[in-house]
Amino acid sequence: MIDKVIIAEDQEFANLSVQKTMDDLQVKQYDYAFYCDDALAKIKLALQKGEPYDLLITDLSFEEDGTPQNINDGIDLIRAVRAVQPGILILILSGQHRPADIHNLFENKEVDAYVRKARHDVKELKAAMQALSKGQQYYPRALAQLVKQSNTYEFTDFDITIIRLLNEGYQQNEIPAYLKQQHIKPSSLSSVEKRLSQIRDELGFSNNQQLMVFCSNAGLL
Amino acid sequence: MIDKVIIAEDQEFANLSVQKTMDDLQVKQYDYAFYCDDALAKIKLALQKGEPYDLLITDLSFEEDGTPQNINDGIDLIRAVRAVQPGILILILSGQHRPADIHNLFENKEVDAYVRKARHDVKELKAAMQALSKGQQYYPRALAQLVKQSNTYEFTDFDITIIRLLNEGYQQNEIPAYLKQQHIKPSSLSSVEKRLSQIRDELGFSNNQQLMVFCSNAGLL
DNA sequence: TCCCTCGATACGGTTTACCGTAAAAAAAAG
DNA sequence: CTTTTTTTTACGGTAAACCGTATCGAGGGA
Repeated sequence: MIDKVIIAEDQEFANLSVQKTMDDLQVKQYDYAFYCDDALAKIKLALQKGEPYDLLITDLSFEEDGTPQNINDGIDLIRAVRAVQPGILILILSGQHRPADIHNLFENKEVDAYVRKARHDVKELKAAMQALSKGQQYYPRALAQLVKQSNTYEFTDFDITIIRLLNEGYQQNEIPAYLKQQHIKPSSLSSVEKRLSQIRDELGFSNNQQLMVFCSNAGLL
Repeated sequence: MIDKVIIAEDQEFANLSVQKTMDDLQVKQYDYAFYCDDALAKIKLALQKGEPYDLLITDLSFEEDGTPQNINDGIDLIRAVRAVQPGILILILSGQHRPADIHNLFENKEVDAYVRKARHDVKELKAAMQALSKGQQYYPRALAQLVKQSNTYEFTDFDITIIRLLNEGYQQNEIPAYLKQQHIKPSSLSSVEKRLSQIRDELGFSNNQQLMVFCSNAGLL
């Protein structure tokens, strides 16, 4: 059973509603935090006391607001939490499409459930909680389609490197020098060109600009 | 006074919390909708009955979920509502930074208040409601800074048009034909090139890819 | 009316990106 | 160790983007 829950969510609106959902589901004890650091501290403290949380519900993107924080991102929080309490269940509650990110997190078994802030998110959260309490994952099938649609192409580290370089203002013929300097394996201009061409092809783009915007939206930059 | 409110927000979590805030503020009557079309219909009906809404609280981005809708975007909803009930107060409740969009909406007096879904959004919403009931606008000063930061460069309609075309896969030499067809004033390839070059220059970019990513992040696409 | 100014356009040259092919190198298979 | 396959690289031609300059044309002022 899921008796003890910690909610990490900076939007007060969402945080409140999740709390209310916990009430509805008769979760015995739940706490909440508006900052990643705060959530992590509570998880550590509970662990020390021998009363660990069963489940972390967290957003992916946290706003910076001037208060300096060590962790400012849901994915970083997840990794930090897994480091101190590997067995904790983790549910992502995210507003933005980040199919690529989500998919990776599931593939690496870093998370157990995903609920998108959208039309029927309350119902979704309840369904996810039920699945988790049965020991199942909760991975909406809509997401699988989305991953297929938007991420037919699997980006390699090499891809991401050159895309980042382009985004930093490098031109293609400057990239080989950089790659050689960093001892990255394929380093010829030809390889760079070929790779870009292939990616554009598979994603159906006619120029690099579209590709860059796509990568930007997918959170690769 | 603000006695009658309609909430257009597709995220159930946010929608519920806004309703709760209305309770807290002792708003006499409020309704809610998860779709733009539904919100507009309710506004029209209330108007016919002679009991119009005082305030529309709306998100900017609405998710498509298969149910076919006429309006699928907060900005379109705002314009449609203003067309039938020009005097209604409008408050935007948005999750994403869209400083450019928001700024424009205020400049054109299309909206009266803006609250960002973020750390203290409940408090913000209450403050905004109070300002509105006094006949004031609610434009967080943080936003003014953001607009300055992220929008040093003032994009013209022309700029946005060509940037959108590029993002759709047009190449530069195809753009003049499109511009002529749409009877847009400067339409030569030379003008397009010159404009892009100028923008890149002012923003310090060395290629169009960076520019596109920038515009994407600024919410111009 | 003429002249001036400014923006739009046309044009030419240069650079960069794009795309195919073939050679070379590396990895895998036998 | 040799052969086969795959990957990387080199090269060359074409197309697109980039950039400067010169011409054209509309609007404003004298």
